[in-house]
Amino acid sequence: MAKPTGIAKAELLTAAKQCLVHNGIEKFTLKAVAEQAGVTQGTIYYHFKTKEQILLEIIQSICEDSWSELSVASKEFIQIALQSAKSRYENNVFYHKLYFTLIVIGFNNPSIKQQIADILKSENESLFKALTKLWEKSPIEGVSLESWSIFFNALMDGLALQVMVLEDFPIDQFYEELEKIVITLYQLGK
Amino acid sequence: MAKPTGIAKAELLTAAKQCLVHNGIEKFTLKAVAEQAGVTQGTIYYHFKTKEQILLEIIQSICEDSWSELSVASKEFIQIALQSAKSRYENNVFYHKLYFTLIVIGFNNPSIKQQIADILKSENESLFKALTKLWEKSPIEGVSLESWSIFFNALMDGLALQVMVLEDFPIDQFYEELEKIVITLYQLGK
Amino acid sequence: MAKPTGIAKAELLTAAKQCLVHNGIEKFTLKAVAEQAGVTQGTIYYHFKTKEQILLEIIQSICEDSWSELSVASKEFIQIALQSAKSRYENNVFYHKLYFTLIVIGFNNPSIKQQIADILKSENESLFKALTKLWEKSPIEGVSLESWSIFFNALMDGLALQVMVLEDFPIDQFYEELEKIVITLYQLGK
Amino acid sequence: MAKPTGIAKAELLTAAKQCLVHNGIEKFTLKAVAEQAGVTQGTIYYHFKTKEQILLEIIQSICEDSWSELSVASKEFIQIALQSAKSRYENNVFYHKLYFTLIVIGFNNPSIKQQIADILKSENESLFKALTKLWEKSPIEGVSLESWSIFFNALMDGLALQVMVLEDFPIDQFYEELEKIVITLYQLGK
DNA sequence: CATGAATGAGACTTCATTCAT
DNA sequence: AATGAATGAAGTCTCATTCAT
Repeated sequence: MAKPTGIAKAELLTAAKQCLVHNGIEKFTLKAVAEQAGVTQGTIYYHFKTKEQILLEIIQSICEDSWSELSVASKEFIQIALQSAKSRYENNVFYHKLYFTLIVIGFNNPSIKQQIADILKSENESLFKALTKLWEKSPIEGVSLESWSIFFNALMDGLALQVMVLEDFPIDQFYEELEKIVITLYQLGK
Repeated sequence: MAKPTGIAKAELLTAAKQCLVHNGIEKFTLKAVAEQAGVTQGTIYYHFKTKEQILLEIIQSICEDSWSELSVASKEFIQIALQSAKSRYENNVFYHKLYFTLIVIGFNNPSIKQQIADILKSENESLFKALTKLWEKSPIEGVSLESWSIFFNALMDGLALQVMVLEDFPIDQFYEELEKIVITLYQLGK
Repeated sequence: MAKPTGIAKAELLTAAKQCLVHNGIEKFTLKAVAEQAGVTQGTIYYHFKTKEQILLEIIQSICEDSWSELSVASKEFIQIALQSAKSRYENNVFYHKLYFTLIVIGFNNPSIKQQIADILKSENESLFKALTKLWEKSPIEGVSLESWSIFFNALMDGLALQVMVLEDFPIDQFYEELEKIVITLYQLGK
Repeated sequence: MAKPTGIAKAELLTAAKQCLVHNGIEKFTLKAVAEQAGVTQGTIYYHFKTKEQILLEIIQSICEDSWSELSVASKEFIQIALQSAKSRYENNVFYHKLYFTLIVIGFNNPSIKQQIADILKSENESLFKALTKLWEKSPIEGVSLESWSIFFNALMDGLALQVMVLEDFPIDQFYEELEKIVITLYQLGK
């Protein structure tokens, strides 16, 4: 006895994400979500109390995705990067557009901001664990592994941004170069 | 040819920026801009053809700011970073909120996206020039100075993001650590 | 023929009355009624054909209450007044809010208006019977006992109105004074 | 230079009152008001912040009417009654429907309730002044003139109610009888 | 230059009602 | 007998835009 409600809601959320990414915040309308999901606007309100609630549940679902994605990533750091590159940058401009859109919405929406903050922190922590396994200790004195993980996370986000804005951004090349940097730093630390 | 209108227009643009940052995209209303500027909505239409035109002119003004800011920055790279830190992160969360907001708007607005792309490119170039002066050559073989500049620019943006989302982000500490990294890499390259 | 449904229906009606009084006409929603009754909206439609049907049945139930209440009241007039005061004004602001609400709904709803009219008339008649027993004849020539009964009924309603609107209305005091008036008038008529 | 705005707003209020009376609370929609006034719904929102604001301003205008109406009425009490009868009951079922509708809305709306309370109190006071001139002292010991004025006000409202609900209510006849009562009571007091 | 008034399209939201289960 | 899901019409409200003054 599968829960039809749960499925329906998940489908609505998926439709909402697609709308948010394809139409942009300004055109993120409930009518558009309804059409995308193939239901009426009333149906949306049967499942979500308000429009903001949809945004919140979108983030929550991202949050869960993010957690699972990153918790798996306790192998080698470079693999994380490449894996991220593949799963998030190359294929998933979608994911990052959604992510940045929600960040910007969060600027003026405390609840959403909080959730984004949680995601960021958990990403930083995941990267920290990965770095610990990879490097054991920081290659540069005075720069903690925590800081390195924050830097790498920031770098990922910053690169994602350039990918999204610059049409012909050669992300693959940059990941190869990043790999070299990580390796060189590792050897520096020994 | 005195330009009294130009002045008024600049004030409207300032008001518009404040609205965009303080109200967020969703509540970026011409009524709000008018109130912020202390004029009526009609007045705005005397100066701007449409709402989108305001956004475009906002971005153009940022563009000019960005150029001037970065063209000055042809001294030492670390100083750039610290200067950026001071002028943009610490004091200017405002600037970065505006910047990221426009990026996200750009996701679904080609004209704005183009301008954002131009800004990004010119920032990359400015950083490249600065790095050239600072490092002369790349500290790691196989990683071009162009790539380093892109990495640093991405890092800046990514850190800015964390500053804006995480309330208690110790940005100062990170800049000190970044300085150490830059210096270490420099010595590595000699 | 047990009527389990009948009981359920009565409960729904009670819930509906509470909603109508506590939420007001404007928020008199089937969803609210359903929640109040602890059932789903669908259940309401099992028992009532439409929303208006609920209102009609509410009024019918009041009608029955009213009749029984007043038919008992064939003793002394003053006792009626005091009894009314106790059962309707002091404790039963609820009853009067419901009553006035339905009157106002009746302004634009012929079926309801008709029922309200019936209630009013039967109240007038009951008061007339009571007055007949109490006074035998009118204390003032040219003013029929029918008129007196209408006046007293109007007075009751008007006082109820003031009770409901004025927070600190000393209804008890007024009933004592009313009693004096009734007695004085009675002696006047002898 | 007449104020066109003021006039426009007054016209909107008039239209709103007509809607409220002719359509009833349940159908008191902004669309209806707009159509009645011959403007678009947007226009209404240019003049009134919300729908509730319209109701509040309706009451305020009634309040002003009521004050002026009653302050004039410092002549003879019976004339007040007749005058009221003429201006309010016979011709102005409209006025009373509006009045009772607002009272019922006030049951669940504190701001409106407060204004209704103010109106009631000022009516009571006006009647008290009129009674003082007419009777000088109370015809029945133990019943203050204040109480008499409240009773007469309640009586007026209660009769108005019967007029509105009972199609063939002979209000004229009742006013004549009321006049006899007032006169008889007056002589009783001498 | 600037404004106040007005507009109409479209946003979010509510709600009576229906229906398969 | 009851329910949960869905609907679509309609309601309140917002907003970019226009225009006479």
